[in-house]
Amino acid sequence: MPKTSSSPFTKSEYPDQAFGPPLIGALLRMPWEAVQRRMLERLHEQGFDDLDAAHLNVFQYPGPQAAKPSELASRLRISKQALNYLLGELERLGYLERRPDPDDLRAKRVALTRRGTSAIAVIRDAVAEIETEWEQQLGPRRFAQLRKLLHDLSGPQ
Amino acid sequence: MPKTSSSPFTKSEYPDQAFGPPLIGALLRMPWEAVQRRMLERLHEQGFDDLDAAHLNVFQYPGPQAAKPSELASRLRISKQALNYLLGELERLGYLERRPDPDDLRAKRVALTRRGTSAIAVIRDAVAEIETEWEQQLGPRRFAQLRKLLHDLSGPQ
DNA sequence: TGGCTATGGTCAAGTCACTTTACCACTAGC
DNA sequence: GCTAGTGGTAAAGTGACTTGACCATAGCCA
Repeated sequence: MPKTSSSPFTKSEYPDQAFGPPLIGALLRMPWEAVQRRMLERLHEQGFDDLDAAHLNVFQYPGPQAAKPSELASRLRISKQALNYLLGELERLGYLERRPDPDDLRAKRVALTRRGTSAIAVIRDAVAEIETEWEQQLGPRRFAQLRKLLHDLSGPQ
Repeated sequence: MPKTSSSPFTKSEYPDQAFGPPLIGALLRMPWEAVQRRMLERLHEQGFDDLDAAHLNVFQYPGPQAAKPSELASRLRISKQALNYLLGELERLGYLERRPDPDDLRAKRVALTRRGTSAIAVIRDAVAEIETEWEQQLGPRRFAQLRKLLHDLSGPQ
């Protein structure tokens, strides 16, 4: 089952038809999925081909650096066992380490390795890349508006 | 492991810290996840508690009605076997049926049942609800701008 | 027409990112 | 110093996926 990895998303896949126009749900989902695919694509191209979507969640903003596993788990809304499984993978692959928390003998803290930091840099570059494309598509002024609106949506509350 | 299902997303979870500001990736992801959670929440409240996030994917815009399974699979970027598994579940739960395609003896077509149509209505209502909240938060003019920008982002190309 | 490739779907087996349950180690509050 | 709460781990099970193999029909072109 080959993935026809063409452009991030195409109009033809989601036509406005008798169904009515896409709701805000779809309008958010489609570009977000495009970003996700781009991140994975660039990571795989640049030597981080042992990462997949599940690992990517751990690297999500604002990243796992110095976080406690249980804190990360609740941030990602998964059980701490599930998160610990992912951390184990990422540790085995050399992206991070789990170190004892000096202030709490029960706890651990995630420490990114150099490889982990590099992966995050690739992720950020991938997002920056797609931002540039969207900026060209919408024009700089409107793209800045979009970012501001999304920021204001997430910010308060 | 209780889910502390509070507000859709909170600033405190994703502070702007030394990490730099959130990129467009996070800014899209957070509200999209909020929409997802709201959809599931409303579905479960209103009697569709046998649906989960995986099933929800099948109902994604523009919905499975009259679609061929293989078409749906490529739209969702999963294998047709995986999609067929989900369709089997949804058929068993009474949300849809797989009927032979009159124009192609190999193919099938998805037909939503009344229950399936009701579920989609609940989903649309849930999204409309969160749209209203965001409209109040941003103001009607800015919310309209946001929708337009997202639409223009998805539309061309 | 007849054969060849492409397309749509299914069966079977395996994988892995999760969940639930149970438990241990340490912390913090009185 | 108890005791309730928090952080982490172990073990077992689940289900949404994958790959590989296969069959049936469609569509094309010699």
